[in-house]
Amino acid sequence: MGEVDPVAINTLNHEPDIKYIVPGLKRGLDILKIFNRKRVQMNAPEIANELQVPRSTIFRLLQTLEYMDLIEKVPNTSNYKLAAGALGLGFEFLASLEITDFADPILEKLSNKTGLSAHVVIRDKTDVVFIAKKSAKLTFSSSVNIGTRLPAHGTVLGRVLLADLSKAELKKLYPESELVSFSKQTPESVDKLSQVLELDRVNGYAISEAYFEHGIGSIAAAIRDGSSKAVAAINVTYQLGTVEKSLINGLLLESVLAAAAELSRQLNYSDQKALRNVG
Amino acid sequence: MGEVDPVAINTLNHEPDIKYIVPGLKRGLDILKIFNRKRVQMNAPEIANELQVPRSTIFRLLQTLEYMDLIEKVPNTSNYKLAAGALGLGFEFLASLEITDFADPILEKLSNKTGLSAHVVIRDKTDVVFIAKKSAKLTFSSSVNIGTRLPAHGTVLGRVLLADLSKAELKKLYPESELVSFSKQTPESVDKLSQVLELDRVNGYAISEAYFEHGIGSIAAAIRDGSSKAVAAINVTYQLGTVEKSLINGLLLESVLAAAAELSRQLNYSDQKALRNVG
DNA sequence: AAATATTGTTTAATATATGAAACATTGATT
DNA sequence: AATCAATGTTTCATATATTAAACAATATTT
Repeated sequence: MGEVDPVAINTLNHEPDIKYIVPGLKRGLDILKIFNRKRVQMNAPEIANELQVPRSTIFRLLQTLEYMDLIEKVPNTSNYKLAAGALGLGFEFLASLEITDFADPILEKLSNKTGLSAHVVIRDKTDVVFIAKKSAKLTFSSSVNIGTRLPAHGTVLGRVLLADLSKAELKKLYPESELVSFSKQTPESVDKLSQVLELDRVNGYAISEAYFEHGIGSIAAAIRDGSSKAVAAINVTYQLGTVEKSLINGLLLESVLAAAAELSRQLNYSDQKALRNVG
Repeated sequence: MGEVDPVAINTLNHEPDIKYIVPGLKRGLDILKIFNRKRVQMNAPEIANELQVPRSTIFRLLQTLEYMDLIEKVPNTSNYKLAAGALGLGFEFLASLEITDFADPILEKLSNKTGLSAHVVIRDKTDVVFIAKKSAKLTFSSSVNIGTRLPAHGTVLGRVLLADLSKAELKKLYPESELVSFSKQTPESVDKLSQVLELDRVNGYAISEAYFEHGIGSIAAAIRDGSSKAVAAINVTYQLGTVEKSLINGLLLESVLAAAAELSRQLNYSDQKALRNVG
């Protein structure tokens, strides 16, 4: 029974074939991952039930996680919640990204110029992950937190990043030809996605009138590093119907492109290199 | 500017006696924790050597961590670095804190009003941990990142939080009567600390001319929740010698106190409750 | 280019982490 | 208050994770 079947464990991952998973580690990390915005605290039996792991084992894993300052008891309850130690990991990752040194002031400028919420994402496999944001001052500010993941193929932020991949890389990333749909505009297949990306690549940006969330528009452009690789993407979001089309294709798009260009420049991107690669 | 070395700072854990630690989990987490700003990437033998764990074990732990999207190979090297999955944990923790919903706009207002960098921290045992910040626009902006830890007893941010503890709680938190010193102003013993905290408690704020980093001044106040407990602290920092003393004790202090009061109000703190508790 | 050192990966014996079961403690219900 | 149910914790036999050792595949040096 204790035998590990890495394939069956997590169907969303496309890792290279894993030979051996350390059960104690995997289970401990699984515990950490079941805590989220919606389920801030849980007790041991609930966790044991959810993960289908014996109570006595959960007990020891919880002790270990508590010892490592990753979870802590909620006072006066039998519940556990994430502890401050969990912060460390995430922020060391952020700190390891060169772009985080430059993103905040540029996002602020972009948000001020457009009056909209602005975001920077990176791609992690088939997801985009928010790594920096500036909420708009007045309007409904965007609800995404840093660390939030969205499916890359369903967002313009993801598309400008996926557009940087070759068709072969794309097929490898999406072994199933079917894609999950989130709106009428979501490409339903990898082939369809590939066509859309072709256009995004030519444009150098992508604009969506549906985005991942209904009623939200998004204008996105890729950020490139010194090797001309698209390493991140930047966007602004707005409520559909509240912004003139001429503004979208005018000032807003220009502002996003300018911000992307400025961030790219800070990462030592230069047009020359890009042209040389293309030509 | 003197950068903070979070690794060297936090040496002390005061966990309850732990009966049993799951080795696979502890070691896997140890691997994650050796990645930081200074050491962004490492290879397997280096990790094995650092943690004094056999190569074959490290090999499997690394495989597991990679499978869980917490680390990834650095392209064209044998090194590993933190992966985007690490972000999730930290931000779910942040999202679980009620205060993060309100901190950003208040920090922005405080920073704009004072022209200084502003920060919010929580306390985790004997450390303060930065959970939100707004860097000043013009001056040398502060180098602390979210997730950074500083020893509570050596900062005014920490002191306004420690001031909320009873003497018994303080002694329990610092079983050794000696305290690590970071500047001439650092209290060298728990008794000395206790005296300083008494004053901080009466004042309702704390001002430092040495702070943790040399040459940096700091004005801090506690943020309280509906139960009048000091759950966080807010401050502004400035370079010593660049700000008039009258300004520090005037506008700057007022602004910090106002920001702390506003945040406390958002957490349902009311003066009545506080007075009732005291009297 | 050959030799050597370092790193990556697998094997197999054995030390040990696991989990069913028992027991202890706490909380809920009558 | 007494009983029952749920949760917290420990024990111990055994399934399995660990690691020394061997081997394979790369780097590095000569």
